Amino acid sequence: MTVHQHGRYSTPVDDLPSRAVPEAAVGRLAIYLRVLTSMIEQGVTTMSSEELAGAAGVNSATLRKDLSYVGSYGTRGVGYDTARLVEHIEQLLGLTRHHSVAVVGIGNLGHALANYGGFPDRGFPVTALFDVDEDLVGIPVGGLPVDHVNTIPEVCAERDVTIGVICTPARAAQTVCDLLVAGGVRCILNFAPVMLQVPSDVEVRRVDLAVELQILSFYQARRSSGRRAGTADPVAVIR
Amino acid sequence: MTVHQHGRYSTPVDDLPSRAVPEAAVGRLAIYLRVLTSMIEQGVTTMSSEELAGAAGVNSATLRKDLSYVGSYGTRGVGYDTARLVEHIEQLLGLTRHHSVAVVGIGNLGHALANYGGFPDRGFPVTALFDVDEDLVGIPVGGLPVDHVNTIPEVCAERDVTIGVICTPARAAQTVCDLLVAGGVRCILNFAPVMLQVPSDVEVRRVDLAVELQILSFYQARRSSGRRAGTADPVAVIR
DNA sequence: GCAACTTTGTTCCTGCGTTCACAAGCGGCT
DNA sequence: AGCCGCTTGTGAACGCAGGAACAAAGTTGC
Repeated sequence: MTVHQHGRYSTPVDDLPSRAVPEAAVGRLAIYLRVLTSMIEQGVTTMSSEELAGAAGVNSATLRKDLSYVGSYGTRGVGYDTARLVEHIEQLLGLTRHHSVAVVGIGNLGHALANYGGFPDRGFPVTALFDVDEDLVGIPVGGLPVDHVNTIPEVCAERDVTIGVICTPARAAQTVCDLLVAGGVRCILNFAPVMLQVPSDVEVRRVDLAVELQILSFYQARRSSGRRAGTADPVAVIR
Repeated sequence: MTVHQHGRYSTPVDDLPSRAVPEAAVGRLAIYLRVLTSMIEQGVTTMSSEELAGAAGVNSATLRKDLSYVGSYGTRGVGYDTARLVEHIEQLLGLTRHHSVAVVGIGNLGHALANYGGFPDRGFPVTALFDVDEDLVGIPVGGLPVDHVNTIPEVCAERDVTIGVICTPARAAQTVCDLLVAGGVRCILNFAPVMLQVPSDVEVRRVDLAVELQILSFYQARRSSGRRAGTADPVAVIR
């Protein structure tokens, strides 16, 4: 799980194209987008809410409501035009522009992310890498040289970084976060196990491996204490 | 964000120590646990709900309700005994036993996770690594040799793997998932951008980098279209 | 030993998100 | 050209999680 630091999910008052979009809906829209692009590659030009919902693993009513946030781009009796829908979802999610990404903390995880280079699905080019370790500074990782964390504000401002990814140990995370904010970064993806304190106009999303594992552990515990040793062997009932 | 594949959060009927625990509460409990262990290291023996809630970034009423799921281990007028609380949360989350972890797909991310060795916070030893690449098989990563994915069922059953982590490309994820399930794995952490189909007794948690970035992109778009070019320079108002 | 203060545990309530269900709309078929 | 069937879009109901407020309980000081 990723826990949201605060529940803001829309600008309080705005006359933007669409009304307030629930945070959960935004996440699902990103998933629909992936399903749609994948289907388009397979030559699918039209999909009904039922089909798309099935592929995304959600209720079709939920899907239609989510899509209604984007606007009314379906055709009754037919379904949604895949290409058209992709276009509008991308616009809503702000994917028409590129978001330059900075990765801070070039340890195991940071290294992995830096090597993605273009990051999962394009549109998120990694343009800056930072670390405290002087020995790492200057060394290229994934084709991009590492800069020192002290230079975060200047470099981020200069390269117009919009998203900062924090992969540092917990103790360094808040300091790094402050530096990113000082550099004008307003979107932060935090892999460090701490709650970051940020100004209200900065959006933080947290991905916490330890929490994910512990939640799985909880369900495992529940399961095994709820049932005594199962008699049946494990059968994979795929449906 | 991490999206939950299904909303199950408690065994339907059970006379277990505590009643049904909301999924969100489980995630928060894991956070309280981290805060508590950190405070204990600093010698703190007692904390009030207000203090703990502040450190975890949640409302104190929410915290007290969460803790009520684990049982009544606070002292009115005083607060919670940190050590005692840690003990009971760990028990609820099933952290008293070790959960052996298997990592499948030793690419950038899998490599990073394998190198953690003991995984964030102990209790989750990595005991198996898998990949399709024959060249990787046999090579030790983080001190553990890589096995071929074909051997997943046997190896997982043999080493009593309880948690499988999928770091493969999207197209391989479902196959790998089926193999893990066949090997008796009932908890899966999925980094691949697909919705896995699993039997109902298997719990899947998904961590989706692309979705996280796109959600951040959405907020960024909202913000910049809501306001015209800001006049003030970025000031870090930490509160 | 009693009283006052502090903090928990819980109940009630409010608000949000999801689901259901139906009316409106569009294409195809005759 | 008109009707029929299918699918969207949305209004209304349901259910759940979060927050406020209060009563119970325990501790400390007198």
